[in-house]
Amino acid sequence: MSHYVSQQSSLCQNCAMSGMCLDKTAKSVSKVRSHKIYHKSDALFRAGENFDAIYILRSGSVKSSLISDTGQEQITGFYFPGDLLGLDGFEKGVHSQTLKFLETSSVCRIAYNELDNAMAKSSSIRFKLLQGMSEALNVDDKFILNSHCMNASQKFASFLLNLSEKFESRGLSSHTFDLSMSRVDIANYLGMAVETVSRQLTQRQKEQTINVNKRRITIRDMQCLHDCVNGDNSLAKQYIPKVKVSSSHHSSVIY
Amino acid sequence: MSHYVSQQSSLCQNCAMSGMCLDKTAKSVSKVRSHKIYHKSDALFRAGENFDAIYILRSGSVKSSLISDTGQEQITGFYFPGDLLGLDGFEKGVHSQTLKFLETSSVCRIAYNELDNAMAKSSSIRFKLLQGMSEALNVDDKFILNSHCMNASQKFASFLLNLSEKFESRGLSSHTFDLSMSRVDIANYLGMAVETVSRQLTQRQKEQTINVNKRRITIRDMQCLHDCVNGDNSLAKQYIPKVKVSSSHHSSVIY
DNA sequence: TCTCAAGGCTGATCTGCATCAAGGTGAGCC
DNA sequence: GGCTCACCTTGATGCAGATCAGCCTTGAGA
Repeated sequence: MSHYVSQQSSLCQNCAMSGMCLDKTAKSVSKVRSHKIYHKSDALFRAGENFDAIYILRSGSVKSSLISDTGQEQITGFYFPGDLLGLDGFEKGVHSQTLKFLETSSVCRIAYNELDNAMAKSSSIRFKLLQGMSEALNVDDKFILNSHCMNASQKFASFLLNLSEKFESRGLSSHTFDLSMSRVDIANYLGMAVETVSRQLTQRQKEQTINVNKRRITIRDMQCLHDCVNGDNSLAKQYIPKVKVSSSHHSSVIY
Repeated sequence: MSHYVSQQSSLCQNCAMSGMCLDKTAKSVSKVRSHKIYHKSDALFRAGENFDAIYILRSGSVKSSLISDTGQEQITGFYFPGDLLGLDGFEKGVHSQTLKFLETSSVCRIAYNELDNAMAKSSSIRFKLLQGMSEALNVDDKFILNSHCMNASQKFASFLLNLSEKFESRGLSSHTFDLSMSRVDIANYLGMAVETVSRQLTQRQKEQTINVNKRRITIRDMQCLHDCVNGDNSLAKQYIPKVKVSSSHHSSVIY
């Protein structure tokens, strides 16, 4: 049984799962759950550990990674406040990913049985969870798309724009932000060499598209980044097989 | 309101969502839902269409794809009987993917409100759905891992082994099977050129690892494929940064 | 029987980026 | 101060696989 601390933080306001913390019977009193603080390079959980809860990131940032048979680490995502963590565990009751914090962060834990009870009662909680998982799925698929269709410049520009959007949606500056992950992490995530990431940073800075100071990025020409993603700006031209419009559509025979 | 046809097919036996079709009050009578047949290159749904149901593939095979801004198609997955389809739609209430059949296939449709009702009542249905989505997520992440760590030979061998496992788990031969997708589809999915796929097929056949006859594949040396995935067999050597074992672990301060 | 398009195979060439090598910077610590 | 280590940058070189070009096979339809 978990104990609730009767103090609600402003960080809870935008939480997708806030419905779980609000006590609907006592209208003014809200149940608030305990929060845990982690520090840089701590693990929230590791691959192979039992799954018994999902988490919501309240502040800070995390990376998720898989380890290949050969011992290589592959970062599969970066997460920011409001994001759901631990969704990989439902499949086997065991985590397949390892989650490591990139900086001092705070998370909110929701035990599975607690979640299941809430789902039984509330259609909106059911939907929120499915929506969260669906979003994670779509992010992954989009990433695969980019991974296969883009060259290094495009991937890197796309990465910066994604970060920019994430910060903006969280009420932070879309133009100036600090990278909480290292160049090595970025390279790993994007599937390229560190040297390539480094060269991208230098190149984009020379063009005045961005400004780089250690881990602080300032975007000076947002449009240029968008153009770069679309390949307008880069040297890269690719063979682009246009998608054929198939005539058959929603054919059907019921039996 | 949907009408149920009082005929249950053997295809329903292994369905993850069979709990939805069994009427638990009347123990011997089972509710069976309508099934729809589609043909090769029909679309189950297209990106942009409203989401109002998920589907279970009963027979045949499907590919899911995204279209990039530049009109490029990226195949994000192949699906086989028993797989859940349409999970991408929860996020925005609109499908982000397009699903096209690779051959004559049959699907079972579960409307969202019907699913939601079932989830309200049954913990096992809730779990099955979360499990299905979690699996999809893990498959994607594993794919990203492979995509970034493997060379063409490894990816292709891995692709064959994945298919082999899928067929085996469905009671079919793990050694001999027909590819329902074209070489172009395989190449697109794996993020390589068609020519590379073609060369892989030829090369693996020359080595006697597999036998190729049009779209019929016979695996003659399963172990060799596994070795290939692990890089033993391929020429490719890569820089492998071993994962550091961090000393800090599950640190915690509650506040 | 001929035509044509879709799908597939193979050899030659080119290039984006990984890899290798080496040097720079700054924080923490003795 | 000076040492070490983690992290980052830059230049030179090589190669896996994309791209290009051309040909073969198959099957549908006239």
